[in-house]
Amino acid sequence: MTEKTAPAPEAIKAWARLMRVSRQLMESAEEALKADGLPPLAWYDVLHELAEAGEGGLRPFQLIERTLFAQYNISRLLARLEADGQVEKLPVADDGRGQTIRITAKGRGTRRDMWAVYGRSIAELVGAKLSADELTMVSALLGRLRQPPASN
Amino acid sequence: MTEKTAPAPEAIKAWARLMRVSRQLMESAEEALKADGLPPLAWYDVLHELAEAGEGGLRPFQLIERTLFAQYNISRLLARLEADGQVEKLPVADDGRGQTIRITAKGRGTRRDMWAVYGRSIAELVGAKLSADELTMVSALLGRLRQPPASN
DNA sequence: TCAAGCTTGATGCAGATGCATCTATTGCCT
DNA sequence: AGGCAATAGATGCATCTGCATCAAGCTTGA
Repeated sequence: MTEKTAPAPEAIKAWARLMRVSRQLMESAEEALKADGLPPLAWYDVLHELAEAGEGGLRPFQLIERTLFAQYNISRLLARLEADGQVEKLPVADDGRGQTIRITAKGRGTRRDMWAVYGRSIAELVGAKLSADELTMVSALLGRLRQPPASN
Repeated sequence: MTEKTAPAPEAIKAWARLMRVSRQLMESAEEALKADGLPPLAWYDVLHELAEAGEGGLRPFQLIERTLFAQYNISRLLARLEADGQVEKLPVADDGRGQTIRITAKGRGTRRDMWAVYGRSIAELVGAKLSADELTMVSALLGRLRQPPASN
């Protein structure tokens, strides 16, 4: 709670745990997907947003806002997803620069398959280790660490 | 706390927060280093371990245990660090395969410079946002999510 | 109305990562 | 000893990321 420039020991410890645990868990989840021959987590993030967006789809810049991928990253990720038939790019009527990305039926299927594995990972790695109250507490505390915008 | 395969909503939320916040914070810290013309965080992790190890240095496989870098990752990272004079590789007497990595004076300097910026990031990004008690709580809760080994 | 500047999205290039595999050495087991 | 497996570390190759920059389309203001 101080404003000194040197971090308190508790802050250092919390930081270290945060970085280490998040990386570990991410890797575990990624590994589980790979073991089932499924695409990487990044695909899930995008397919999830697009599935929620529905038939209207989303513009790439909206995906950038919702996920925290960089612009060039989304650009190429979408190219890969399109090449694989998971999404389709539609021209947008009132803006000749833009495009609307819509998830395809195949994309919805992929998303569902991934969730079966990803969701299980979350249940095992987090859900099984802390109680509901503790999980809520974690969310609340981490929520206070978010950078400016955000809502998720 | 259940063992069903579908994760509880609290678990999903906590997972999402964890992934998002950790990435954001990591990026902020990384950005701060870059803005000061300093090397990436990965360098800090290794230099930190080596600095703690002292004159005796560490074997690459020990670094792999302490950090969570992959073997090939450490191998190339050390090559870069050595090329930049931050560490030196010494042959090891009783094992012809191995080598001992020791931090150089320059490496210690780099580590110190990086800490000035990195430590400030930690103070600002977490130290200033939660109380000492809350930070301790975060560490404790995250600690329960660690995968098998670990101690940090 | 048209030039200057902003926004949207793509891309060339350098560097980093992931994967599989390779070499060298050591340790073990018979 | 002699061979076989395990360990330590490096590396070729494909992919991915990060950075800078680009082209195309839009918007604004004089």
